[in-house]
Amino acid sequence: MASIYDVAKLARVSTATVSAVANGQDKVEPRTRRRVLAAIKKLHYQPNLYARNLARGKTCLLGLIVSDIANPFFGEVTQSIRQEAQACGYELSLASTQFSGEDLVLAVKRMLGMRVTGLAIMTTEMTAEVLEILQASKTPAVFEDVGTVSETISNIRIDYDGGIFKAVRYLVDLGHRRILFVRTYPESTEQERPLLSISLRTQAFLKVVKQFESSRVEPEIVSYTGPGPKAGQLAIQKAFDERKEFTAAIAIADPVALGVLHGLHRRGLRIPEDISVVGFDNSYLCEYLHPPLTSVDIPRGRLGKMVVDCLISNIEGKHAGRELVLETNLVVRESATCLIETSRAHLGRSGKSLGRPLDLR
Amino acid sequence: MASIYDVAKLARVSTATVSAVANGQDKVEPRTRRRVLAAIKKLHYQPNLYARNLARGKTCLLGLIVSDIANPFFGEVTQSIRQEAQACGYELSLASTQFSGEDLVLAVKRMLGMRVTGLAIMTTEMTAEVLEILQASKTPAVFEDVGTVSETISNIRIDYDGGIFKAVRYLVDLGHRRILFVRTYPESTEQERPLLSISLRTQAFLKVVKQFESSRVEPEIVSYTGPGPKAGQLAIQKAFDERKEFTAAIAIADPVALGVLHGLHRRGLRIPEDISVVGFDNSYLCEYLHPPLTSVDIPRGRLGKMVVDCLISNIEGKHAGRELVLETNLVVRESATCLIETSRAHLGRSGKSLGRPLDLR
DNA sequence: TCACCGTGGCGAGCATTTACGACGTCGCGA
DNA sequence: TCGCGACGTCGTAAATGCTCGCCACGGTGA
Repeated sequence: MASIYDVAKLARVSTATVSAVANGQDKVEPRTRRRVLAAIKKLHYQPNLYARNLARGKTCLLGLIVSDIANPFFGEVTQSIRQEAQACGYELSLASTQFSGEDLVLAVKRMLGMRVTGLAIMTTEMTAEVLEILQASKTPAVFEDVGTVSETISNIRIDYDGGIFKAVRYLVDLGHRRILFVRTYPESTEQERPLLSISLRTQAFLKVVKQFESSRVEPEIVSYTGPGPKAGQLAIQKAFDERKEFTAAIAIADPVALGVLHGLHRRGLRIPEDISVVGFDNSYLCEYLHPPLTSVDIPRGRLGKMVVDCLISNIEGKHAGRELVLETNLVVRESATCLIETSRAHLGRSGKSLGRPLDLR
Repeated sequence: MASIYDVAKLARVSTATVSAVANGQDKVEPRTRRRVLAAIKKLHYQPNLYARNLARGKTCLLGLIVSDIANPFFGEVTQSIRQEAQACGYELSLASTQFSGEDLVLAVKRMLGMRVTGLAIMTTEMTAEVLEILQASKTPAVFEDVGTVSETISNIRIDYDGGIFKAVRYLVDLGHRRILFVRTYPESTEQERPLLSISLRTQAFLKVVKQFESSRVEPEIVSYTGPGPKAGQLAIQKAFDERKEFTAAIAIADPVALGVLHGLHRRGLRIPEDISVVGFDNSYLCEYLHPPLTSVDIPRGRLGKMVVDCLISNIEGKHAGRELVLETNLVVRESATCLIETSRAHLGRSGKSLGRPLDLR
């Protein structure tokens, strides 16, 4: 590949001039500029980014680490972050950890090696080592859902409580009292390590249910390990095997909801007549499922913008160490309906009454 | 961030020694090594990748450009490529074009600026400029579905013909004669520019149908522009509006099939009893749809491995300029069934006979 | 004639790697 | 015991491609 010297020689100017032209500075005479441009085109010159960044001493590079790019949710968020970053004059470098703590450390080190000017970490896993490295490097960073903030680190908290509250209230208003929370863990998880978003969502569910104590809401939880849909299906099966009673289910994420729906269908249950289902993420497919899935929406576009804005203000040293909150909303579709007594039959369980349905106003 | 000088000073050695230690060379005395290691740890030293790559004159970096990372299919392929690359000692840099030709050019230039040692381009769009730049730079590359190969460029051709042949034969064996091909274009498409995978798949359909001439198969095609599922739904609506007759539909991609299914449901049609549907990509959700979607599978894992293998052999200069073929397979699930006369009624069209169903053996 | 401005060259970094060479130590043979 | 060569260890310096501050040069206007 041609270097700046080759271009300089061909255009009979110094490398400084080539550099000026390549960077669009206007202090070059038009005639000279044209000569240089011609040489650049002829040699298909592309400035070596390594040399450039080294010389400039800054990179205009943002890093993003996610748990799994194959997950459409992260795909969409990545997309939005990339656009937002580009609009602000930054490039984006992407890494994926496959839910592995070691891979996270590796990815962070690599990002620091690239001297990213800011780093966003949106993973379900997190380790003390990462925190330490990040603190030491003083690289501006943004976490998602990790509680910690510091001088250079901000945190974006997704308001799971709010979203789940809306979902539960909706279900309660529909008359549901026995609500199943379906939780899944990615396969490669070492169980002892807490997985942020998962435990946060679970805690939110438990906390919210407590708020509905007076309505006698009874929570149930099933867990299963594996890739989303499959684990969802198996989890719902397990719930039946364990004779859990429920008239509505909240899935921890949409892919999981997909499996739940499938498991329910396979069992001959109708949705929403027999069981109501609510998802989480409001992914693009919700609308096209059968029935269309009611789901808690995490606004990706807003998230992306928030991440980049936050990162940039951290970089510029103002407002660092904040905790921002991203609101969530329930998007109602057709996968939940009001509880009717007949539905009990389909569960094939004791006819024990759940109390009369609430006034649905 | 600490530089190699800081480490050298703290460990009272030269930078060359630090370099040797950091790169795991064994020509350093254990005592010295320990001192250096301690200094590295203390300062949280991370070698500057820009300086390193510049000095080394090579990058061990593979580039990957896709049309849309938010698309789960690309997400999964990316994942598999990344793993494969890592196994071969390469890093992966990712870019996404949003189906824009200009973005493609930008992305390619950026990759060349990073001096990737190999570049994989898996986009539906392609321009002559990209070809020219790539040829000139002599960077080893792999395309997907672009026909061209050259001294440094290989091509992986996905065997759409084979996959669609299997799909059509399957449908024909089930008695279907009027088959609708549902095609969608991404929004930002300038229509005049040919979109590779889309036109390839369409051509494959037409070619295959011709092979079934003797069975009196009659093809129909609808197109719509927009994001997959939505466009699929609208396309199927349009097909009815235009009074196209069909008993089975093949969607150009799974997200599109999702929309087709949805549109059909909304119209009160049952699947597969009234209309059979076949998707394309065999994405993870097929299995969990209602009904589970029969789809043509493009093996992602194999694709990833193929891309990396091909790239590496191009880099090593052997077997460059090849065209490889990736086979595709029909994964049969429950969204298609044999044609029964009653289904005609649901279309509300003329009772014109389609001839007797084939022997289904 | 002088000051100033527009233009473009010069050279010093930027952080790292690597070839090469210096230095010291050790062993072995005379 | 001395000397020489080999080897292990580490430092020196050049090289990588580019940017940017500074300066020189020539032309223009006052």
